[in-house]
Amino acid sequence: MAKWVYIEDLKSHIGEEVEIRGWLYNKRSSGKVKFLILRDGSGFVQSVMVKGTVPDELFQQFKDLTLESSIVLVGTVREEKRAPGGVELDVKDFKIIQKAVDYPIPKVREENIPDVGVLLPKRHLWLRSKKQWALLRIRDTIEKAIEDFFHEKKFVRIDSPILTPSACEGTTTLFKTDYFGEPAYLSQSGQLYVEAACMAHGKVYCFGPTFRAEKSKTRRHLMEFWMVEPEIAFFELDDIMALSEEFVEYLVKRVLNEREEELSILGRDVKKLEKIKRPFARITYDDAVRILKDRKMEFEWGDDFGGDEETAISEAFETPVIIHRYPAKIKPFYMKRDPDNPDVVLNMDMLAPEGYGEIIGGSQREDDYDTLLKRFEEENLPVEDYRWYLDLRKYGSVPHSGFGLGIERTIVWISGIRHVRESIPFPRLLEKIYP
RNA sequence: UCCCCGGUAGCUCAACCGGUAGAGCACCUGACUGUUAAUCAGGGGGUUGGGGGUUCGAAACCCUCCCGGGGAGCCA
Repeated sequence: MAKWVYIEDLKSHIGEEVEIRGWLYNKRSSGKVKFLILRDGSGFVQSVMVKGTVPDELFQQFKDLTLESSIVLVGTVREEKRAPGGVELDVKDFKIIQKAVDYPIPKVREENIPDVGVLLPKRHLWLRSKKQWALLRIRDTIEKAIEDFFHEKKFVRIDSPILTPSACEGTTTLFKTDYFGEPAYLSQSGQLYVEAACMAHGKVYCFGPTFRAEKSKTRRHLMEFWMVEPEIAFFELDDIMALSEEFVEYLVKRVLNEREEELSILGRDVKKLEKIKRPFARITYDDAVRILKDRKMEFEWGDDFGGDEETAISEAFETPVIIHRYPAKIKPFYMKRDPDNPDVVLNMDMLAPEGYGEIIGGSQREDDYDTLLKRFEEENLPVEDYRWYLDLRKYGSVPHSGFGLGIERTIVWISGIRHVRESIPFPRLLEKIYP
C-alpha cells in the first residue's frame, strides 16, 4: 500500500512508491510514452507511463483522462533533471475519481488567455489556474507574516466589530443593513475601536475585512478588502512612520524567502523587491508638491494626489516613499494638527514603488478633548454617536498613533500584477457579487 | 456619476469600399517511445449580444436596449 504524499514533499521520497491525490492539470502523449501533469494543491508534478511497463488496460485509460478530472495515482518517485520540479513519477496505477467534462477554462496559451469578463464568473474554477494559485499562496504568506510581525513585537490582536452603529466618515460610502429596526453599517475601518483598545493593551492591531460602497471601478479598488490596523499608545508621528517602514520591509522579505516559486510563476522581477530596505524615502507633502512642479505637472497646494500624481512621486524613488503632513482640510477629523503649522496634520501615507500607489495611511490622533469636540462640530458630525470616542480623551488621554495597510494593494505590488481583483479569493467588485 | 473602447465558434481573434463567415487553440478520430504551450493528419462546431431601420444585399451603416472592458473622481 503506497503512502499518500503531497507533491511538495516528493523530493524526500526518491525511489519510493507513493500515492498522489489530485487533479489532471495537463497531459501529453508521444505514442507509447504518455505524460500526465498533476496538481494536488501543494504543487505540480509530471508522471510518465510507457507502454509495456503498465497493464495495457491502464495504458488505454489515458484517453479517458480529461482536463481537471480528479485522480488518485500511484507511482515511483524518480529524480529527473528535465522536469521543472526536479522530480518525476513513473506510473504504476491510477484511478479516475470523477471525470470532468468540458472544463470551461481553456488550457492557457499566451495568445489565448480568456478575458476577465469570462474568467470572473468562473472564479471558483479560475482559482485552480497556476497564476491564481501562486497569488493566493503569496496572500497566505503575507497574512501569516502580519500576525508574526505584531506578535513578535508583543502586540495584542483586537478584533474590531464589522457591524457598526454609525458612520465614521460620512454615510455615502457605507453598506447599510438593518439591525433590529435600527440602521447599522458594515465597518469601513476598525480604527476608532483599536484606539479604545490601545488604552487597555498599549500595543494592539486589528485585522479583518472592511467594506466601502464607493462607486470605484479601478484596478486599485474592491468593495470588500482586508486591512491591518495597528494602534499604539504613546506613539507619535515619527514612531508610526518608523514602524510602518519596518513592517513593510518585513512583509517583502518574508515573501522573497518563502514564495520564490510563486514569484517566478508570476514572472515577478525580484531584484526590485530586494531593494526594499530601510530607510525608505520620507518627504513632506510640500516636498511632494515640489516634485510634481519640477515635472511640470499641474497641481495646486491643498489638492489631494490622484493616481497620476502618486505614480510620478513614487517613480522618483526605488523604495516605498512616505509622504507626511498633508493639508488639514483634505484629511479627516481624528488626525492631530501639527503644533508647528496648523494648516497641516500629523499624518503619513506610504506609496509603493513602481507606480503601485498608496498602501498605507496613518496618523497621530487628536488627543485633546476640546479640540476634537470642535472638529466634530466643524465637520457636522453627530457628536452623540461618538460620546464613547470622546470619552477616550477624558479618561487618561495620551498621544497615540496608528496606520492601516490594505493587504490587497500590498499583494498586488509584491506580486507585480495589475489588478486587485486577483489578489483576493472571491473579489467583490462594483455591482458584481457572483460567485 | 462621467468619458472612452468593445461584443463574430467553448476561448483568442480575422473578414478590404456593404457582396453573403475564417484561422489558431480547445474538443472528437487517427499517427508518433521523452513530451515541456508537444507535434502531424482529418473532423464536427455559427440566428455575427437583442430589437428596429437603411439597402437588391448588413457582421459591417443608422437608432435603441443589454452586457463586458479600460479610465476619471473617491479611497486602502
